[in-house]
Amino acid sequence: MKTANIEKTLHEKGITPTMQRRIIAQTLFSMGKHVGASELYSIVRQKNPGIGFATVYRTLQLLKENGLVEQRDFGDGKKRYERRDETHHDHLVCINCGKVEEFDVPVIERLQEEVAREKGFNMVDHRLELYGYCKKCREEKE
Amino acid sequence: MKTANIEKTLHEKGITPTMQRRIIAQTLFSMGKHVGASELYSIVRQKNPGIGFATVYRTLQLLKENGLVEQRDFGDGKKRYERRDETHHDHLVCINCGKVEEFDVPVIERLQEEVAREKGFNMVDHRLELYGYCKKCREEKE
DNA sequence: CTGGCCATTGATAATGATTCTCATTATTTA
DNA sequence: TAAATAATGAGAATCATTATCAATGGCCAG
Repeated sequence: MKTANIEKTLHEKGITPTMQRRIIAQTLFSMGKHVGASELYSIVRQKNPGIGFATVYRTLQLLKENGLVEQRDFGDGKKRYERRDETHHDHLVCINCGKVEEFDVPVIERLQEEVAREKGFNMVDHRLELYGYCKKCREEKE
Repeated sequence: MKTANIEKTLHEKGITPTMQRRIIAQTLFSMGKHVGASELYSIVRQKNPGIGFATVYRTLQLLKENGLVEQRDFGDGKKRYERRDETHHDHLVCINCGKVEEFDVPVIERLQEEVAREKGFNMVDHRLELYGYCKKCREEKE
């Protein structure tokens, strides 16, 4: 994402643009998917060593609240962040090497909606993760 | 679960039966689903104030490794435990009151298997959670 | 432009869940 | 029963995350 667009995106959401926020958002957006806070922090620090850990967390929170970032949790004790994308996707996680692949099955989504409705829930989010061994790890085990 | 059965279950798995483990396992099994470690600890303490927190965690780990207990994570920062049941189920979580309901949709399970196979994964576990507002919380909001 | 106010920041302390350490105690084994 | 081994309790340590608070910065009124 180009710098100008980040500026615009922040403005549209009414977020006061500061140097830190610009750097953090831009860095995250350039890092792809499933980025941990400490991982993001270490890259941000390379660009500006003065930025603190708290600011990274605060900014992630802010971007999340404003719908620019999604937070994920694969149950390994730390949250992951990624730019929110219009296209929804679920995850396939390799429990050996940690590789994460994405997938999307509209039929599953529809079935989920149906279950929620049956149970009287107003579903606002969901989470589907498949855990297993990827092809590469299976082959290397032999 | 009766005391005698717990004794037997531990023996079958080759777990050294100690007073602490008997109390912890029995308490957990009597508490139902989605029990947090500290919640379990506080009940265990009522039965035997001498038991330490570390032992609760160690025992949960042990029971999990031996397939007697399942660990869950709903992304709220703490792990939940429950007796492992032959029947699989997924979860519907109310993000307002925390209520957890269970459900099972075999079709979804099959579709998951299919996705994993397509991607070359050997799936060993999965996790599906729907988040939303339960009926009661929706009504109270008005 | 310029002082001042309020939002933001950085450093660090605090928190909460979980794990580790190690001396003590219980269990098993010979 | 005695020695060897495993388990325990108390509290320290860890790890990710959040809160605190004084210092700083951006931005509007004059």
